[in-house]
Amino acid sequence: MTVTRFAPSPTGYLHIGGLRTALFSWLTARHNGGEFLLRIEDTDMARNSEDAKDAILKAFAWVGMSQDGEVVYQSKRFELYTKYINQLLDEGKAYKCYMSKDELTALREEQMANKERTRYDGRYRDFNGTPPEGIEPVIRIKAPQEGIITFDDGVKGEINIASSEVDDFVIARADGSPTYNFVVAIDDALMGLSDVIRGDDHLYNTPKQIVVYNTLGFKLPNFYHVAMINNENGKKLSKRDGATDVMDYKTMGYLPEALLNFLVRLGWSHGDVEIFSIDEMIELFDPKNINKSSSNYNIDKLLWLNAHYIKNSDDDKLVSMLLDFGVDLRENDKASEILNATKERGKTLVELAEQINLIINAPTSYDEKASKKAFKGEAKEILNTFADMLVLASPTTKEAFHSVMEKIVAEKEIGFGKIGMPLRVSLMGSMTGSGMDEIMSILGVSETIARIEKAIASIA
RNA sequence: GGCCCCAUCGUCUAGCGGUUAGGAUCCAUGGUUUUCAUCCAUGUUACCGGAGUUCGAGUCUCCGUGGGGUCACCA
Repeated sequence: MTVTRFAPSPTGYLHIGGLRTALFSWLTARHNGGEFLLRIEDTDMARNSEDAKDAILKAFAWVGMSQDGEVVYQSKRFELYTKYINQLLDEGKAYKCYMSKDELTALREEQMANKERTRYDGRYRDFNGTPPEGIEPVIRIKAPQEGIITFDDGVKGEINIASSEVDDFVIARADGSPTYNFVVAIDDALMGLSDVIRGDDHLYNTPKQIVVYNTLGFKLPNFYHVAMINNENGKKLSKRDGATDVMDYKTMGYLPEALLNFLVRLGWSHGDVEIFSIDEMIELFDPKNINKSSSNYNIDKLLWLNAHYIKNSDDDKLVSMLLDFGVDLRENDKASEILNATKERGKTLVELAEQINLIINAPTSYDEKASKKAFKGEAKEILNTFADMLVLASPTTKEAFHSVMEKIVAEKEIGFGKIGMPLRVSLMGSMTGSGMDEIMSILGVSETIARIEKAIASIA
C-alpha cells in the first residue's frame, strides 16, 4: 500500500514550500488509495512550540488536506527510540563518544583550515579504555567506512554518495534524547512509509538515514526529493518576497483550491493543462513527473487562478467565505445578483468584498476626478429628470432599468455617456464598476433615487 | 572550500535525436462593454557557453559558467 507523510517540525508556521511537498505527498497517497500520515517532529524540546504545531494543523484544515489516522508526535515516542539506541549499543553497531564539544569544535576548525570536509574522525569508534572524567557521552552510529551509498531517487535519478562523506553521526545527545536522522528513519520505517516525498534540502540526510535503515534491517522506501521554490530572482524565498505563511493567503483572500492549483503546477505539469480541480489533481498526479529543477515563485499566476476560482465558485460558498472579509450577504435576498455583478471584478476575496461594498453601501464621497468629469454641464438636470422617470416607470428588473436609461437618452437626445457617467458616479462614487442597470435593479428604485438625490445635492 | 543537485520565453512549463520549439501567465494592441472588469483575437519574448557523438542535438557525452542545496549534541 502507498503510504506517504508530511513531517514538519513545529518551529514556525506552515511555509508555502512545505505545503507544496505536503500536497505532493497527499496527492500520491490519494491517487493510489493509500494513506497520508502527519508526523510532528518535535524531538528538539528547546525549539518546539505548541502554537507552531497548532498553526500547521490549522493551515492543513484550511486547504482541506486530510490526514489519515492520528497525528504522530515524536516527543511521545522517546521510549521506542531509546530501545533502538540500546539495541544498537548492545550489538556494537553504535558506541559512546566522549569527545567534548570543545574538542569537536577544534577538530572542525582544523579540518576547515585544511579545506577538508568537516566530519567526526571516529576516535571513539573502537574505544575500550577508561572514559574521561566529567563527560556525558553522546551515542554515535557506526556508519560504513568505505564504499558508496547509493539510492534511486524518484525525482533526481540515481544518487551516489561516498561513505567517506557520511561520518559516525550522533544518534543520541548527551542528555539521551535521540536526533533527527535517527528518529526519522525509524518512524518512516515503522509507520510503513512506501514513498518519502520531501524537499531536496534533505537529499544529504538520505544517506545518513539509509545507514540507520540498514543497521536496523529496515526496508527502504522510495525517496523523492523535490527541488525548492525560490523567489523570482532564483534566490531563497523569504518574507521579503511576499507571503510565505500559508495562512497569510487566507487573509489575503485566496481560495484554497487556487493556492493548491498554483502549487501543484510548481514543479509538476500534465501536458498543457493549467486548471486542476482537486479531483483532477488526484487522478493525474504522479510523483515520477516531478521536475528536477527548482522553480521560482511568482504571484501573477496565483492571482489569475484565484480570479478563475472566484468566478466559478458557488454563491453559497462565496457568501460564507466573504464573512471573513466583512461582508455578510446571508440575509440579503439580492445576494445572487450582487455576486453576479461583482464576481468577475475581484481577483481576491478582498477585492470582491470591496466591489460588493461599493454596491451595498452608498458612496460617502465621490472620486474627485470622476465627479469633476461627470457632474458638469447639464448633469444635474439630467439626473433629476432620470429620477422622475424612475418614479413613473418603477422598474424592478435589470432590463426595465435599462429601458429607462434608453428612454432618457432618446427623449433628451443625448449620448449614453451623458446619463451613464453622472449616474455611475452618483451610485458608486467612481467611474468604474458593474453595469448600471444591474446595480440599479439590485438597489431598487428608492435607494437608487436616494443616491441620485444625494449626488445632486453635492453638485454645487 | 569538499560533496551533491539543477539549467527552454521575465515567470510557470511542454518537449523525451528530425517540431515554423507548443501552452499558460505577464506585457502590448485590437474587438466586445455607456465605464471598469470579464471574455475573444493578435503580437513581442526562450533552448547559458564551448567542444564532441550523429546524416541530424533543446534533447546524448564531456568541459566550462551560473544558480541552488548540504557539511550540528537543528530539524
